[in-house]
Amino acid sequence: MCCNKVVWVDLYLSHVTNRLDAKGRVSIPSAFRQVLTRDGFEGLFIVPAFDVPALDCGGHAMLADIGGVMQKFSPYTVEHDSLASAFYGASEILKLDKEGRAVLSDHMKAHASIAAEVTFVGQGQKFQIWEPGRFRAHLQEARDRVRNLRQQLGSRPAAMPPAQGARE
Amino acid sequence: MCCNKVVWVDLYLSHVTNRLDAKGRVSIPSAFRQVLTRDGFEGLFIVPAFDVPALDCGGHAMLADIGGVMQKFSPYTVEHDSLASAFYGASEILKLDKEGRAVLSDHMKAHASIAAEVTFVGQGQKFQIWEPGRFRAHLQEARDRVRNLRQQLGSRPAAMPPAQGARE
DNA sequence: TTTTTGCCCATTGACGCCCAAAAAAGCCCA
DNA sequence: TGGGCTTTTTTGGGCGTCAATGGGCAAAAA
Repeated sequence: MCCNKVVWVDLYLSHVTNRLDAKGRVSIPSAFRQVLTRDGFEGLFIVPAFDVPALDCGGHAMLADIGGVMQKFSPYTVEHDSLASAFYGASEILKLDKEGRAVLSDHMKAHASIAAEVTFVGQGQKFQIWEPGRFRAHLQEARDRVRNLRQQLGSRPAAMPPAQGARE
Repeated sequence: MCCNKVVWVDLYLSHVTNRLDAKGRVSIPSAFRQVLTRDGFEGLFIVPAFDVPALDCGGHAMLADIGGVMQKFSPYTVEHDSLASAFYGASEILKLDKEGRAVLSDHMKAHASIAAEVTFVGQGQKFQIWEPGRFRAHLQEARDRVRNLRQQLGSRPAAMPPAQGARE
């Protein structure tokens, strides 16, 4: 009764692996769809990640972040153009069917080496889509990296504003 | 019914490649036409891009951006005049047929080295038309450039592009 | 006339939309 | 605490619709 329909925060958390069907459709995890719904975004905004073979996904929150960066540059400048191409041009907006499934384009699948299954990974403001094997490897690296970070944390002067309600 | 008339954001997003037919017609991607319609522009405003072999296209939103750039210079100055020629003088307004197709002038095609196919690239307030091969190369460069930009942005005040779980 | 441009219809292939079954997760009660 | 029932979620497919494309004409230019 206490943890029933409760949605803690509007963050994408945890990870799930789903399969693509013969038509190339994948169910977006129910939990993520709920966050998307609350974000007010119909469909799914998706961009190839820059540094890793994964896809960054989200809704208005993610678009807002991008828009914020873009606004720092005037239209018709080289920087603006590059950002626009890299973010907007390389992006896609997927529709979700009634069951909450989406179809990834070949281009997106290629970027993440996706074949028959994908792993959805919560990242707070957005989530990522990975090829399961690659994600496992990536996760291992991330853990190692965090282990190192923790040692530095103690000696740092809390410079960042507290992330929304995130505890964990 | 659920995702039907859904209107995302009034931005040109994603990219698509279409072919020119024997008459030189190309379908403007449905998604872009929808944005144009909501923008209230009849036809398609198009200008050769300055720094790249591409064509900038859009409607009122794009014209407004151009106006913004021009306003930074006083009328009857050489700069203002040059901009006016480059933007307005070199521009064209294409009509779309009932199916949403347009015919590119030879001059435009030459500027972008367009032959049998073109890639439409969303850029937010406007979109670009590229020769597919050239766009792929351009996108690669743009992503590299953004990767560098992100490092600079990270040390700036305010927001960053969607944080990548790990920063390298 | 010859060429160009606007307009309409036909084809087809991808994708949106719906219905149904299988699988998993949650819930209740003994 | 374990088993069985209920409710979601994930998967499978069938099918109709719409966007992209190809041509046919006829009106307007050249």
